[in-house]
Amino acid sequence: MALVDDIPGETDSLNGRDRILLHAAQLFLDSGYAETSLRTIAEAVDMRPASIYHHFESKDALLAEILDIGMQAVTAAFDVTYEEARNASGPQRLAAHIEAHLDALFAHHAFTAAHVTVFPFVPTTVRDAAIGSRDAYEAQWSALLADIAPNLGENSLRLTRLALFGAMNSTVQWFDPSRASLNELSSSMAQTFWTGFRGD
Amino acid sequence: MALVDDIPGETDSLNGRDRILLHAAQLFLDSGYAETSLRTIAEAVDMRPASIYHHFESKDALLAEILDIGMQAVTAAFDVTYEEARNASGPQRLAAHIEAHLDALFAHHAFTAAHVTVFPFVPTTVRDAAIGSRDAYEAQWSALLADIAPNLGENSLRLTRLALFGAMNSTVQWFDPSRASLNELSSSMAQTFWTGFRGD
DNA sequence: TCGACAACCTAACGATCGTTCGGTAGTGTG
DNA sequence: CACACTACCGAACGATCGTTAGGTTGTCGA
Repeated sequence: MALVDDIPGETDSLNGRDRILLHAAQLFLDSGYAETSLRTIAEAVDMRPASIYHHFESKDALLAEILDIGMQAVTAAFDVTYEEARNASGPQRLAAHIEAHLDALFAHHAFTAAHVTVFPFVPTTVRDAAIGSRDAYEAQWSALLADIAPNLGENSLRLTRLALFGAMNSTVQWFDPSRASLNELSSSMAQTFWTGFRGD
Repeated sequence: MALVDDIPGETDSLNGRDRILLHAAQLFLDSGYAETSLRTIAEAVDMRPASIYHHFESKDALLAEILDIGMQAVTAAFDVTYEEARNASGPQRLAAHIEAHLDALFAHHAFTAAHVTVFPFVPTTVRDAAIGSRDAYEAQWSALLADIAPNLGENSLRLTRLALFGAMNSTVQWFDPSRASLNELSSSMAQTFWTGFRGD
């Protein structure tokens, strides 16, 4: 998990493989998967296109690894928070997990955001490779929400989970953590989903 | 607005231009813009690639028109609902507009969903052409929410609006109106955002 | 010192892309 | 009947794509 702990700006200290992963993820996020050519990626990491094939089997394999890194990041954040907040109150647990998800989302932005924006259009083979860990993460959230709100039925629990995911994941498209507080975003969203829009 | 009122299955009755629009929108939604070639679109409408240029200046122009149709659909739905629910209570107005947005989203699914999934990666010129009507629609919602919840500050109003948009628009990626009630979805989401997750 | 290996390179392959050019068939109007 | 016009088509253009084959360079353990 060394790669995903790196911050932008010091990518030159990374080895070639990790620099490819980081810049490719950023380019896929900015421009899309099909829209980003291997020549563009190679230019970003100051290599020639053929060199990428020394580190990755194909462009699809590169994407698959990027998606995998992103899912590992959010899953790890969930697991840590689950233990930490296990005995807290319902609204506290919800807030803690929303914050953990958003923190992970922006700490490893290029890798996680790719799941949100790029995933709908990835080639079938790549999707099949990534769908397992995605479903597992969703299942973790389902269990959590069922714990927190035992009064809700199965169907509305599913709708609420998907609405929450939609709200949280959309942040990668409009929230800028350098201009506003990620902490404020988390607590605002936690309150919106717990007490509702009227805000009492 | 004749085109967007058509339902899938009777596309053969459409003229060539509208058939191209409908099938191209569906293909862009299914596979992405860059991933969908003009040859694929031509095949879907039983034409040859060159024939598309009789109706549209370029692939980009085709996409721009698809996005424009989508925005017209949701904007028209908003305007109608705004007049109808103008004097209703806050939660009733919110519920009415959420339902109107979701109804429009799925009534013209291929055209509106393209805004959600394809838009982040469209060419710059197409984005610039579409950004105006998108901003205008966002502004309409901002004014509505400020009306409904005058107690909320500007910042949390913005966050709530974006969370609501994220939740509503994500539905195009997981909700199937042929398997579940669009009405139930709307009221569930309205309740989630008004009274919150705890559901009282 | 030498050979193996990792990390990269140049050059090119066939495939596919958006697009254009120069047509043709059918229809309706004068 | 001639003419214009709409709606299409066949064939091809140059550009770009992912990918591959066959080098070169530097490092490092034996």
